[in-house]
Amino acid sequence: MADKAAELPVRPGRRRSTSQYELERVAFELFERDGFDATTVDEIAKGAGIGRRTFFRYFESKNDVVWGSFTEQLDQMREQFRGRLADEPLMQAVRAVVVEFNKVEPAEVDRHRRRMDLILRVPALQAHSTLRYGDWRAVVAEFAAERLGEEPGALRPQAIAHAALGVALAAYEYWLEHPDVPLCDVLDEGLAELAHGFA
Amino acid sequence: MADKAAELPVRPGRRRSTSQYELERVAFELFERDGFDATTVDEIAKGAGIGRRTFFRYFESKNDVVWGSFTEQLDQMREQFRGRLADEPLMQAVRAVVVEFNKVEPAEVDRHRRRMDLILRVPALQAHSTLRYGDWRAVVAEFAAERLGEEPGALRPQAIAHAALGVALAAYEYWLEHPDVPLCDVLDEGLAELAHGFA
DNA sequence: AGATTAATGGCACCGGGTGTCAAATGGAAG
DNA sequence: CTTCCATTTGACACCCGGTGCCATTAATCT
Repeated sequence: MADKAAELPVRPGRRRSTSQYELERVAFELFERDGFDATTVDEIAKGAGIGRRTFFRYFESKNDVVWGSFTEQLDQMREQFRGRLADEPLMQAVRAVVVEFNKVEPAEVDRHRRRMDLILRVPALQAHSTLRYGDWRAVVAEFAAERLGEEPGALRPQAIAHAALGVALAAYEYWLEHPDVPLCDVLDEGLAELAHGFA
Repeated sequence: MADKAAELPVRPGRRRSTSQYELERVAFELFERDGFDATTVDEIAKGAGIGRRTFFRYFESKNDVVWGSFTEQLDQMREQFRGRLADEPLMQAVRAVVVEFNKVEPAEVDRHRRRMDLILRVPALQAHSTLRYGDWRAVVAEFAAERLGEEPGALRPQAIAHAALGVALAAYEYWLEHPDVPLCDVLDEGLAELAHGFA
Protein backbone atom coordinates (compact mmCIF):
# COMPACT_ATOMS: atom_id res chain seq x y z
CA MET A 1 0.00 0.00 0.00
CA ALA A 2 1.85 3.09 1.26
CA ASP A 3 5.59 3.47 1.09
CA LYS A 4 7.23 2.31 4.26
CA ALA A 5 10.47 4.18 3.77
CA ALA A 6 8.99 7.62 3.41
CA GLU A 7 7.17 9.08 6.36
CA LEU A 8 8.20 12.65 5.70
CA PRO A 9 9.43 12.59 2.13
CA VAL A 10 10.38 15.91 0.63
CA ARG A 11 8.46 15.76 -2.58
CA PRO A 12 6.54 18.15 -4.75
CA GLY A 13 2.84 18.70 -4.54
CA ARG A 14 0.44 20.06 -2.00
CA ARG A 15 0.82 18.71 1.54
CA ARG A 16 -1.91 16.65 3.13
CA SER A 17 -4.02 18.88 5.27
CA THR A 18 -4.71 16.37 8.01
CA SER A 19 -4.07 12.73 8.99
CA GLN A 20 -5.94 9.51 9.67
CA TYR A 21 -5.01 9.85 13.29
CA GLU A 22 -6.47 13.33 13.55
CA LEU A 23 -9.66 12.31 11.77
CA GLU A 24 -9.99 9.35 14.08
CA ARG A 25 -9.70 11.65 17.07
CA VAL A 26 -12.39 14.00 15.80
CA ALA A 27 -14.65 11.13 14.81
CA PHE A 28 -14.39 9.33 18.15
CA GLU A 29 -15.38 12.50 19.97
CA LEU A 30 -18.49 12.78 17.86
CA PHE A 31 -19.27 9.08 18.16
CA GLU A 32 -19.00 9.42 21.92
CA ARG A 33 -21.32 12.42 21.96
CA ASP A 34 -23.97 11.46 19.39
CA GLY A 35 -23.43 7.78 18.70
CA PHE A 36 -22.00 6.20 15.58
CA ASP A 37 -25.12 6.14 13.44
CA ALA A 38 -26.19 9.65 14.28
CA THR A 39 -22.79 11.04 13.34
CA THR A 40 -22.60 11.89 9.66
CA VAL A 41 -19.50 12.00 7.55
CA ASP A 42 -20.28 15.64 6.88
CA GLU A 43 -19.98 16.38 10.56
CA ILE A 44 -16.70 14.56 10.93
CA ALA A 45 -15.31 16.37 7.92
CA LYS A 46 -16.53 19.72 9.16
CA GLY A 47 -15.12 18.99 12.59
CA ALA A 48 -11.73 18.30 11.04
CA GLY A 49 -11.94 21.29 8.74
CA ILE A 50 -11.90 19.32 5.52
CA GLY A 51 -14.39 18.60 2.79
CA ARG A 52 -16.57 15.55 2.79
CA ARG A 53 -14.94 14.28 -0.38
CA THR A 54 -11.55 14.51 1.22
CA PHE A 55 -12.66 12.37 4.15
CA PHE A 56 -13.16 9.50 1.74
CA ARG A 57 -9.58 9.85 0.62
CA TYR A 58 -8.38 9.16 4.16
CA PHE A 59 -10.82 6.33 4.87
CA GLU A 60 -12.59 4.03 2.47
CA SER A 61 -15.74 4.24 4.52
CA LYS A 62 -17.10 5.69 7.71
CA ASN A 63 -16.81 2.22 9.22
CA ASP A 64 -13.09 2.09 8.64
CA VAL A 65 -12.46 4.96 11.01
CA VAL A 66 -12.73 2.76 14.06
CA TRP A 67 -10.16 0.21 12.97
CA GLY A 68 -7.03 2.27 13.43
CA SER A 69 -3.85 0.53 12.34
CA PHE A 70 -5.30 -2.95 12.30
CA THR A 71 -3.52 -4.00 9.14
CA GLU A 72 -0.13 -3.14 10.60
CA GLN A 73 -0.95 -5.02 13.77
CA LEU A 74 -1.75 -8.08 11.72
CA ASP A 75 1.75 -7.96 10.31
CA GLN A 76 3.04 -8.07 13.85
CA MET A 77 0.90 -11.08 14.62
CA ARG A 78 2.34 -12.85 11.59
CA GLU A 79 5.79 -12.15 12.98
CA GLN A 80 4.81 -13.56 16.35
CA PHE A 81 3.75 -16.80 14.72
CA ARG A 82 7.00 -17.03 12.84
CA GLY A 83 8.88 -16.72 16.10
CA ARG A 84 7.27 -19.71 17.82
CA LEU A 85 9.31 -22.82 18.38
CA ALA A 86 8.61 -25.55 15.88
CA ASP A 87 7.96 -28.23 18.49
CA GLU A 88 5.33 -26.25 20.33
CA PRO A 89 1.88 -27.82 20.03
CA LEU A 90 -0.25 -26.03 17.45
CA MET A 91 -3.12 -24.88 19.62
CA GLN A 92 -0.75 -23.83 22.37
CA ALA A 93 1.02 -21.53 19.94
CA VAL A 94 -2.25 -20.12 18.71
CA ARG A 95 -3.31 -19.47 22.24
CA ALA A 96 -0.08 -17.73 23.15
CA VAL A 97 0.06 -15.56 20.05
CA VAL A 98 -3.56 -14.50 20.17
CA VAL A 99 -3.23 -13.52 23.81
CA GLU A 100 -0.05 -11.65 23.03
CA PHE A 101 -1.66 -9.95 20.03
CA ASN A 102 -4.34 -8.52 22.24
CA LYS A 103 -2.04 -7.13 24.89
CA VAL A 104 -2.58 -3.39 25.17
CA GLU A 105 -0.56 -0.80 27.02
CA PRO A 106 -2.30 0.18 30.26
CA ALA A 107 -2.63 3.75 29.05
CA GLU A 108 -4.44 2.59 25.95
CA VAL A 109 -6.86 0.21 27.64
CA ASP A 110 -9.63 2.77 27.88
CA ARG A 111 -9.41 3.79 24.26
CA HIS A 112 -9.25 0.14 23.27
CA ARG A 113 -12.36 -0.64 25.23
CA ARG A 114 -14.25 2.17 23.55
CA ARG A 115 -13.05 1.03 20.16
CA MET A 116 -14.12 -2.55 20.77
CA ASP A 117 -17.38 -1.40 22.25
CA LEU A 118 -18.16 0.29 18.97
CA ILE A 119 -17.05 -2.66 16.86
CA LEU A 120 -18.94 -5.25 18.87
CA ARG A 121 -22.07 -3.30 19.74
CA VAL A 122 -22.93 -1.05 16.81
CA PRO A 123 -24.73 -3.19 14.24
CA ALA A 124 -23.26 -1.38 11.26
CA LEU A 125 -19.78 -1.97 12.63
CA GLN A 126 -20.49 -5.54 13.68
CA ALA A 127 -21.37 -6.17 10.09
CA HIS A 128 -18.41 -4.40 8.60
CA SER A 129 -16.04 -6.15 10.97
CA THR A 130 -16.51 -9.42 9.14
CA LEU A 131 -14.16 -8.24 6.43
CA ARG A 132 -11.40 -7.40 8.88
CA TYR A 133 -11.88 -10.65 10.71
CA GLY A 134 -11.26 -12.39 7.43
CA ASP A 135 -7.77 -10.95 7.34
CA TRP A 136 -7.19 -11.97 10.93
CA ARG A 137 -8.28 -15.52 10.22
CA ALA A 138 -6.04 -15.70 7.19
CA VAL A 139 -3.04 -15.11 9.41
CA VAL A 140 -4.05 -17.87 11.81
CA ALA A 141 -4.97 -20.25 9.02
CA GLU A 142 -1.65 -19.68 7.34
CA PHE A 143 0.20 -20.65 10.49
CA ALA A 144 -2.00 -23.66 11.17
CA ALA A 145 -1.65 -24.84 7.60
CA GLU A 146 2.10 -24.77 7.79
CA ARG A 147 2.12 -26.75 11.01
CA LEU A 148 -0.31 -29.29 9.64
CA GLY A 149 1.32 -29.58 6.27
CA GLU A 150 -1.90 -28.61 4.53
CA GLU A 151 -3.08 -25.74 2.37
CA PRO A 152 -4.35 -22.65 4.17
CA GLY A 153 -7.67 -23.19 2.43
CA ALA A 154 -8.06 -26.74 3.71
CA LEU A 155 -10.72 -27.61 6.22
CA ARG A 156 -8.67 -27.97 9.37
CA PRO A 157 -6.65 -24.75 9.12
CA GLN A 158 -9.80 -22.83 8.27
CA ALA A 159 -11.74 -24.46 11.07
CA ILE A 160 -9.01 -23.63 13.54
CA ALA A 161 -8.88 -20.02 12.40
CA HIS A 162 -12.63 -19.65 12.55
CA ALA A 163 -12.84 -21.29 15.93
CA ALA A 164 -10.00 -19.23 17.36
CA LEU A 165 -11.61 -16.03 16.15
CA GLY A 166 -14.92 -17.10 17.57
CA VAL A 167 -13.44 -17.74 20.97
CA ALA A 168 -11.59 -14.44 20.87
CA LEU A 169 -14.81 -12.60 20.10
CA ALA A 170 -16.58 -14.35 22.94
CA ALA A 171 -13.75 -13.27 25.21
CA TYR A 172 -14.03 -9.69 24.05
CA GLU A 173 -17.74 -9.63 24.65
CA TYR A 174 -17.24 -11.03 28.10
CA TRP A 175 -14.57 -8.48 28.79
CA LEU A 176 -16.80 -5.61 27.76
CA GLU A 177 -19.44 -6.72 30.21
CA HIS A 178 -16.97 -7.43 32.99
CA PRO A 179 -14.60 -4.46 32.93
CA ASP A 180 -12.84 -5.62 36.06
CA VAL A 181 -11.50 -8.85 34.53
CA PRO A 182 -8.31 -8.47 32.48
CA LEU A 183 -8.88 -9.20 28.81
CA CYS A 184 -5.84 -11.43 28.58
CA ASP A 185 -7.10 -13.72 31.30
CA VAL A 186 -10.42 -14.19 29.58
CA LEU A 187 -8.76 -14.79 26.23
CA ASP A 188 -6.36 -17.26 27.73
CA GLU A 189 -9.11 -19.19 29.43
CA GLY A 190 -11.28 -19.32 26.36
CA LEU A 191 -8.48 -20.50 24.13
CA ALA A 192 -7.45 -23.09 26.67
CA GLU A 193 -10.98 -24.46 26.57
CA LEU A 194 -10.80 -24.54 22.81
CA ALA A 195 -7.57 -26.49 22.91
CA HIS A 196 -9.28 -29.01 25.18
CA GLY A 197 -12.33 -29.39 22.96
CA PHE A 198 -14.66 -27.94 25.61
CA ALA A 199 -14.72 -31.33 27.27
CA MET B 1 -43.91 -12.33 14.22
CA ALA B 2 -46.67 -13.51 11.86
CA ASP B 3 -49.65 -15.50 12.97
CA LYS B 4 -49.04 -19.19 12.67
CA ALA B 5 -52.65 -20.22 12.60
CA ALA B 6 -53.70 -18.08 9.67
CA GLU B 7 -52.25 -18.84 6.29
CA LEU B 8 -55.28 -17.77 4.30
CA PRO B 9 -57.32 -15.76 6.77
CA VAL B 10 -60.50 -14.26 5.48
CA ARG B 11 -60.11 -10.72 6.65
CA PRO B 12 -60.85 -7.27 5.37
CA GLY B 13 -58.41 -5.10 3.50
CA ARG B 14 -56.58 -5.29 0.24
CA ARG B 15 -54.74 -8.56 -0.44
CA ARG B 16 -51.00 -8.67 -0.65
CA SER B 17 -50.03 -8.44 -4.27
CA THR B 18 -47.02 -10.77 -4.06
CA SER B 19 -45.03 -12.83 -1.58
CA GLN B 20 -41.56 -13.07 -0.10
CA TYR B 21 -41.09 -16.28 -1.99
CA GLU B 22 -41.94 -14.70 -5.32
CA LEU B 23 -39.72 -11.72 -4.68
CA GLU B 24 -36.91 -14.04 -3.74
CA ARG B 25 -37.35 -15.89 -7.02
CA VAL B 26 -37.24 -12.71 -9.09
CA ALA B 27 -34.30 -11.37 -7.14
CA PHE B 28 -32.23 -14.54 -7.44
CA GLU B 29 -32.67 -14.49 -11.19
CA LEU B 30 -31.35 -10.97 -11.38
CA PHE B 31 -28.54 -11.70 -8.95
CA GLU B 32 -27.55 -14.62 -11.12
CA ARG B 33 -27.59 -12.50 -14.26
CA ASP B 34 -26.07 -9.22 -13.06
CA GLY B 35 -24.57 -9.97 -9.68
CA PHE B 36 -25.83 -8.87 -6.29
CA ASP B 37 -24.30 -5.42 -6.19
CA ALA B 38 -25.28 -4.49 -9.72
CA THR B 39 -28.90 -5.43 -9.11
CA THR B 40 -30.89 -2.52 -7.73
CA VAL B 41 -33.98 -2.73 -5.60
CA ASP B 42 -35.78 -0.81 -8.32
CA GLU B 43 -35.06 -3.61 -10.76
CA ILE B 44 -36.25 -6.31 -8.40
CA ALA B 45 -39.43 -4.37 -7.71
CA LYS B 46 -40.02 -3.71 -11.37
CA GLY B 47 -39.37 -7.36 -12.16
CA ALA B 48 -41.98 -8.39 -9.63
CA GLY B 49 -44.44 -5.76 -10.76
CA ILE B 50 -44.51 -3.82 -7.51
CA GLY B 51 -43.30 -0.46 -6.36
CA ARG B 52 -39.93 0.05 -4.78
CA ARG B 53 -41.57 1.20 -1.57
CA THR B 54 -43.54 -2.00 -1.38
CA PHE B 55 -40.41 -4.11 -1.69
CA PHE B 56 -39.26 -2.74 1.65
CA ARG B 57 -42.48 -3.94 3.23
CA TYR B 58 -41.62 -7.51 2.26
CA PHE B 59 -37.94 -7.33 3.21
CA GLU B 60 -36.21 -5.06 5.66
CA SER B 61 -33.31 -4.68 3.29
CA LYS B 62 -31.98 -5.92 0.00
CA ASN B 63 -29.63 -8.14 1.96
CA ASP B 64 -32.46 -9.92 3.68
CA VAL B 65 -33.73 -11.36 0.41
CA VAL B 66 -31.14 -14.11 0.40
CA TRP B 67 -31.92 -15.44 3.85
CA GLY B 68 -35.23 -17.10 3.12
CA SER B 69 -36.94 -18.55 6.20
CA PHE B 70 -33.86 -18.60 8.38
CA THR B 71 -35.67 -17.50 11.50
CA GLU B 72 -38.13 -20.37 11.26
CA GLN B 73 -35.30 -22.83 10.71
CA LEU B 74 -33.68 -21.59 13.89
CA ASP B 75 -36.80 -22.51 15.79
CA GLN B 76 -36.43 -26.00 14.43
CA MET B 77 -32.84 -26.14 15.59
CA ARG B 78 -33.92 -25.11 19.06
CA GLU B 79 -36.36 -28.00 19.02
CA GLN B 80 -33.62 -30.39 17.94
CA PHE B 81 -31.54 -29.38 20.92
CA ARG B 82 -34.44 -29.89 23.27
CA GLY B 83 -34.84 -33.40 21.97
CA ARG B 84 -31.31 -34.57 22.76
CA LEU B 85 -30.76 -37.03 25.57
CA ALA B 86 -29.53 -35.43 28.75
CA ASP B 87 -26.57 -37.74 29.17
CA GLU B 88 -25.15 -37.12 25.71
CA PRO B 89 -21.83 -35.28 25.85
CA LEU B 90 -22.25 -31.59 25.10
CA MET B 91 -20.07 -31.27 22.05
CA GLN B 92 -21.43 -34.49 20.61
CA ALA B 93 -24.93 -33.06 20.77
CA VAL B 94 -23.81 -29.82 19.20
CA ARG B 95 -22.15 -31.73 16.44
CA ALA B 96 -25.21 -33.86 15.74
CA VAL B 97 -27.68 -30.99 15.80
CA VAL B 98 -25.62 -28.68 13.64
CA VAL B 99 -25.14 -31.39 11.06
CA GLU B 100 -28.84 -32.17 11.16
CA PHE B 101 -29.72 -28.47 10.89
CA ASN B 102 -27.80 -28.23 7.67
CA LYS B 103 -29.37 -31.23 5.99
CA VAL B 104 -31.03 -30.12 2.78
CA GLU B 105 -33.37 -32.04 0.53
CA PRO B 106 -31.52 -33.25 -2.57
CA ALA B 107 -33.81 -31.19 -4.80
CA GLU B 108 -32.90 -28.06 -2.88
CA VAL B 109 -29.14 -28.58 -2.82
CA ASP B 110 -28.51 -26.47 -5.86
CA ARG B 111 -30.55 -23.56 -4.67
CA HIS B 112 -28.90 -23.84 -1.26
CA ARG B 113 -25.47 -23.74 -2.81
CA ARG B 114 -26.30 -20.61 -4.74
CA ARG B 115 -27.73 -19.03 -1.62
CA MET B 116 -24.65 -19.80 0.41
CA ASP B 117 -22.41 -18.73 -2.40
CA LEU B 118 -23.99 -15.30 -2.22
CA ILE B 119 -23.85 -15.13 1.57
CA LEU B 120 -20.25 -16.23 1.82
CA ARG B 121 -18.79 -14.53 -1.23
CA VAL B 122 -20.51 -11.19 -1.72
CA PRO B 123 -18.88 -8.74 0.67
CA ALA B 124 -22.08 -6.85 1.36
CA LEU B 125 -23.78 -10.09 2.34
CA GLN B 126 -20.81 -11.41 4.28
CA ALA B 127 -21.10 -8.30 6.35
CA HIS B 128 -24.83 -8.45 6.83
CA SER B 129 -24.67 -12.11 7.77
CA THR B 130 -23.07 -11.28 11.08
CA LEU B 131 -26.44 -10.31 12.46
CA ARG B 132 -28.06 -13.59 11.47
CA TYR B 133 -25.15 -15.55 12.82
CA GLY B 134 -25.75 -13.85 16.11
CA ASP B 135 -29.17 -15.46 16.31
CA TRP B 136 -27.72 -18.82 15.37
CA ARG B 137 -25.10 -18.57 18.09
CA ALA B 138 -27.71 -17.60 20.63
CA VAL B 139 -29.45 -20.92 20.05
CA VAL B 140 -26.25 -22.88 20.54
CA ALA B 141 -25.17 -20.83 23.53
CA GLU B 142 -28.53 -21.34 25.16
CA PHE B 143 -28.19 -25.10 24.89
CA ALA B 144 -24.59 -25.13 26.05
CA ALA B 145 -25.41 -22.91 28.97
CA GLU B 146 -28.13 -25.23 30.16
CA ARG B 147 -25.84 -28.22 29.95
CA LEU B 148 -23.05 -26.45 31.79
CA GLY B 149 -25.27 -24.88 34.40
CA GLU B 150 -24.11 -21.41 33.43
CA GLU B 151 -25.70 -18.30 31.99
CA PRO B 152 -25.94 -18.11 28.17
CA GLY B 153 -23.83 -14.97 28.33
CA ALA B 154 -21.01 -16.66 30.24
CA LEU B 155 -17.67 -17.25 28.62
CA ARG B 156 -17.86 -20.97 27.93
CA PRO B 157 -21.29 -21.12 26.30
CA GLN B 158 -20.42 -18.11 24.19
CA ALA B 159 -17.06 -19.54 23.25
CA ILE B 160 -18.65 -22.82 22.26
CA ALA B 161 -21.27 -21.07 20.14
CA HIS B 162 -18.70 -18.89 18.46
CA ALA B 163 -16.38 -21.81 17.82
CA ALA B 164 -19.15 -24.02 16.47
CA LEU B 165 -20.28 -21.29 14.11
CA GLY B 166 -16.73 -20.73 12.98
CA VAL B 167 -16.23 -24.38 12.19
CA ALA B 168 -19.55 -24.50 10.37
CA LEU B 169 -18.55 -21.55 8.23
CA ALA B 170 -15.24 -23.14 7.42
CA ALA B 171 -17.11 -26.26 6.37
CA TYR B 172 -19.42 -24.26 4.16
CA GLU B 173 -16.53 -22.53 2.47
CA TYR B 174 -14.84 -25.85 1.90
CA TRP B 175 -18.05 -27.26 0.51
CA LEU B 176 -18.45 -24.40 -1.93
CA GLU B 177 -15.00 -25.03 -3.30
CA HIS B 178 -15.42 -28.80 -3.41
CA PRO B 179 -18.91 -29.36 -4.81
CA ASP B 180 -18.41 -33.09 -4.96
CA VAL B 181 -18.03 -33.55 -1.21
CA PRO B 182 -21.32 -33.75 0.75
CA LEU B 183 -21.77 -30.79 3.06
CA CYS B 184 -22.76 -32.97 5.97
CA ASP B 185 -19.54 -34.94 5.82
CA VAL B 186 -17.47 -31.78 5.93
CA LEU B 187 -19.50 -30.36 8.77
CA ASP B 188 -19.27 -33.57 10.71
CA GLU B 189 -15.54 -33.77 10.32
CA GLY B 190 -14.98 -30.16 11.29
CA LEU B 191 -17.13 -30.42 14.39
CA ALA B 192 -15.45 -33.66 15.38
CA GLU B 193 -12.12 -31.88 15.22
CA LEU B 194 -13.52 -29.11 17.35
CA ALA B 195 -14.71 -31.60 19.95
CA HIS B 196 -11.18 -33.01 20.06
CA GLY B 197 -9.54 -29.63 20.46
CA PHE B 198 -7.73 -29.89 17.11
CA ALA B 199 -5.10 -31.98 18.81
C1' DA C 1 -74.13 1.70 -0.06
C1' DG C 2 -71.16 3.16 3.41
C1' DA C 3 -67.66 2.20 7.09
C1' DT C 4 -63.62 -0.07 8.13
C1' DT C 5 -59.27 -2.43 7.50
C1' DA C 6 -54.95 -3.31 4.89
C1' DA C 7 -51.80 -3.02 1.29
C1' DT C 8 -49.94 -0.16 -2.29
C1' DG C 9 -46.90 3.11 -4.38
C1' DG C 10 -45.61 7.78 -5.34
C1' DC C 11 -42.88 11.54 -3.43
C1' DA C 12 -39.57 13.82 -0.92
C1' DC C 13 -35.84 13.27 1.89
C1' DC C 14 -31.51 11.47 4.25
C1' DG C 15 -26.92 9.65 4.19
C1' DG C 16 -23.01 6.86 2.44
C1' DG C 17 -20.15 6.49 -1.40
C1' DT C 18 -18.05 7.67 -6.27
C1' DG C 19 -16.51 10.02 -10.72
C1' DT C 20 -15.01 14.22 -12.47
C1' DC C 21 -12.64 18.33 -12.74
C1' DA C 22 -11.04 22.91 -11.76
C1' DA C 23 -8.48 25.17 -8.32
C1' DA C 24 -5.01 25.37 -4.63
C1' DT C 25 -0.42 24.33 -2.96
C1' DG C 26 4.11 23.22 -2.94
C1' DG C 27 8.84 21.77 -4.90
C1' DA C 28 12.05 21.95 -8.69
C1' DA C 29 14.00 23.83 -13.00
C1' DG C 30 14.86 27.79 -15.92
C1' DC D 1 10.96 35.35 -10.03
C1' DT D 2 8.63 32.60 -13.28
C1' DT D 3 7.30 28.32 -15.26
C1' DC D 4 6.42 23.63 -14.99
C1' DC D 5 4.99 19.68 -12.73
C1' DA D 6 3.15 16.71 -8.95
C1' DT D 7 -0.19 16.24 -5.56
C1' DT D 8 -4.07 17.23 -2.70
C1' DT D 9 -8.24 19.45 -2.14
C1' DG D 10 -13.20 20.23 -2.37
C1' DA D 11 -17.25 21.44 -4.99
C1' DC D 12 -20.76 19.39 -7.82
C1' DA D 13 -23.55 15.99 -9.63
C1' DC D 14 -24.96 11.56 -9.37
C1' DC D 15 -26.28 6.69 -7.73
C1' DC D 16 -28.39 3.72 -4.51
C1' DG D 17 -30.34 1.86 -0.15
C1' DG D 18 -33.54 3.03 3.19
C1' DT D 19 -37.54 5.82 5.63
C1' DG D 20 -41.61 8.89 6.75
C1' DC D 21 -45.69 10.46 4.95
C1' DC D 22 -50.02 10.12 2.78
C1' DA D 23 -53.44 9.72 -0.68
C1' DT D 24 -55.29 5.81 -3.27
C1' DT D 25 -56.90 1.20 -4.05
C1' DA D 26 -59.02 -3.12 -2.82
C1' DA D 27 -61.08 -5.98 0.11
C1' DT D 28 -64.47 -7.34 4.10
C1' DC D 29 -68.12 -6.19 7.54
C1' DT D 30 -72.61 -3.91 8.87
